[in-house]
Amino acid sequence: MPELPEVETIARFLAAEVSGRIILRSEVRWPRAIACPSAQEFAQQICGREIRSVTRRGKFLVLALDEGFLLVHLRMTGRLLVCDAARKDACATPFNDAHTHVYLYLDGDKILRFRDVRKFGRLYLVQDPAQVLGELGPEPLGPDFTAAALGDLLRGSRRLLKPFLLDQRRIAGLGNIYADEALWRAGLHPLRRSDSLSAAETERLHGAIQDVLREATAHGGTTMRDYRSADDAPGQHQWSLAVYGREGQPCPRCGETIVRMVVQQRSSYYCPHCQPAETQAGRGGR
DNA sequence: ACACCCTCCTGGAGGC
DNA sequence: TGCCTCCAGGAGGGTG
Repeated sequence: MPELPEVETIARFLAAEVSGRIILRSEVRWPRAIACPSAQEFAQQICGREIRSVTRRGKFLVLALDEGFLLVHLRMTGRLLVCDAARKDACATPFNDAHTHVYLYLDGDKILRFRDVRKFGRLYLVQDPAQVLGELGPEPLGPDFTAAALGDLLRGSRRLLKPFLLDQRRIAGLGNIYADEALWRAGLHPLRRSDSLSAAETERLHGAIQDVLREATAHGGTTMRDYRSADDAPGQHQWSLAVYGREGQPCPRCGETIVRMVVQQRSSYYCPHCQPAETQAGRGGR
C-alpha cells in the first residue's frame, strides 16, 4: 500500500525515466480508472503532451505536462510501470494482463502503464492540480511542517490520534503503516485524543513522523505484499518495522508483546508498554 | 465535528 | 484437493 515513502520512490524513478518524453498515444482498457475527465476525453487530451516532470504531493504522483497535469493515486495495489517497447514481453510483470488498465506510449520507445489488481487507483487529467490536491494538508517533510505547526493541527482536532494521522486533510502522505510506526516511536497510544498531547509529546510525534518517513524513503519503501517501484524493485523497510504487522511478536524496544486492535475499521498495532493509554496526569483513553 | 458503516475490488488465507 | 467465506484497506459517501 503505497504511502509517502513508496510514492516518493516511484516518483524519483519515473522522473529519470519519462521526463521530457512525449505521450504519442494512449490506450484505456478499463475506463473507470480515469477519474476525470471521461476516458474518451482523456485519450484525446493526453495525446501529444510532453511530460515535464514527475513529483509527489501527499500520496499522489504529479506528472506536470506541457499543458495540464496528470495526477495518479495508487491507493492499495496500483502501480505505474515503465518498460522498453522492444522488451515488453520480457517484463517481470506481464505486459498484457487483465490488471493493466491504462497504457501510455511514449517517444523513445518507452511505455508507461498503470496496473491495479484491486482497481482502487485512479488517474486524473486536470488543468489545475488544486482541483484534486487542494484539500491536502501540509507535507510532513516540507519546511512548513514544524513541531509548532503540528501542535496547532493537534489542538484543532478532538479526534483520536490514529484517525487524525490518517486524515490527508491534516497531514498529507501518512497511511496505516507509518502512522502506527510514528506512534510507536513517539510512545503514544493510538486512542489518545489529538488535543490531549503535551508540548513534549507533540515534539516527539513530530520527530517520529519525520524520522520514520525519511528512513522508509531511504529504504525505498515497505513491501508487505504488493508494493513494487516502477522498475519492479521491492522496498526494504519491512525489515525495520517495529509494530506494523507484528501482532504477537516482541516490541523491539521493551520486549512486550505487540497488540493488534481495530480503530475505525483499520488495524492498529502498538506496544502496550511503550504506548500506554493512560497519561502521566492520570486521564486518557481506554 | 465527530464516529460509524458501507462501497469499491481481488487474491490470498483459513476453515472444513 | 477444492470449495467457500472472510479479509485487507484509502478514500469518499451517507447517516446519526
